[in-house]
Amino acid sequence: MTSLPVVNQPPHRCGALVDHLARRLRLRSESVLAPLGLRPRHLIALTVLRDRGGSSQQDLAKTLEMDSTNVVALLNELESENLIERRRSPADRRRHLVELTGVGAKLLARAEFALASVEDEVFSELSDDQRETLYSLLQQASGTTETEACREDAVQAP
Amino acid sequence: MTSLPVVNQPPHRCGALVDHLARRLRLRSESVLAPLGLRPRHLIALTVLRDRGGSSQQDLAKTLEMDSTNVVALLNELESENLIERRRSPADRRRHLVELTGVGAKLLARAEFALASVEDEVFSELSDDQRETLYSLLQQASGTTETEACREDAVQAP
DNA sequence: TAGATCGTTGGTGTACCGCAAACTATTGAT
DNA sequence: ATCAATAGTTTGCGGTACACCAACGATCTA
Repeated sequence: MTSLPVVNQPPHRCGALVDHLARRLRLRSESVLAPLGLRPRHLIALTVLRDRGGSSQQDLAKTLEMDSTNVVALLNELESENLIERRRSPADRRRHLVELTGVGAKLLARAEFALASVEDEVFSELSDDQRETLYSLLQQASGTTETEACREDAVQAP
Repeated sequence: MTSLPVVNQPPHRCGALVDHLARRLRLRSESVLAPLGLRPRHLIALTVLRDRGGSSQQDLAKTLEMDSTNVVALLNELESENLIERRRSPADRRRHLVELTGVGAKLLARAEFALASVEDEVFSELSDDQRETLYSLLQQASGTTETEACREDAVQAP
């Protein structure tokens, strides 16, 4: 029969675990980030922007899988704090090129530093090596491998 | 000096990545789980219950890091579908021992099966080996290693 | 008996977020 | 030049998730 028992090797599902871990991280992160005027969602956006070095808002919405209207609101908050910058694309002046500012990069670094203790707590069961492994797996999975693209016209702006 | 420069090796922070991945998983999971009458939060609870084989509601709230009043609501939903069972602890009749029913275990398995495609998509960048590694890291991190405890009186119920 | 604990209910407030409609600025095609 | 399509923006609606508070009954402990 074609029907293999399926039960053979129940491939482990990470879904619930990721969700669970994310929740624990988020709960703790909120209180740590609050003094910096950031919320978890900001962190993700800033991280993505840093990792890919700029993006159109539409691309950002796609990456974050957020509704574009909410991306606008999110960016408004970040821009009002001078953490990001919206610049018109010279190639297509309808587009906004969103980039991290120096202030934004610095605050992101500070935030990550502040979050160290949170991660230490949540990932206390993991060794440094394991955390690094975890990081690279997550990085790879999230496709933020920064291979190419995202770069067509985000470079020159003298 | 005790003060190492700190800047030496910026240890990678998984926080934002976990959050990001969790979001992507959740978005896709919702539509897959809906036909089964489940939502992501249910999945986590069911998974925890299966992994530790029963728990008091208070312990559950602690594990899920949810407010206990919200746990009640969550369990109400699950119980009304006969996915879990509340039994009074013989040792302390104030306690409810929450356990997965056969129906619940079966539905959980079905849900996980249905979620396979979602995980395949979200983790498409990872090989099977890498996913297994990821799973064990997450499992370890979440402390669901089921070493001991949780067991004091959840065993006997003839 | 008194006080603490577990679960339960109900209500409040907040944050997140998708969706829809309407608008501007800009592009590209005719 | 005109017109449709696109990127971004604003406003508002609705729904979910969730923490927090107060109050209550049942039960355990002292």
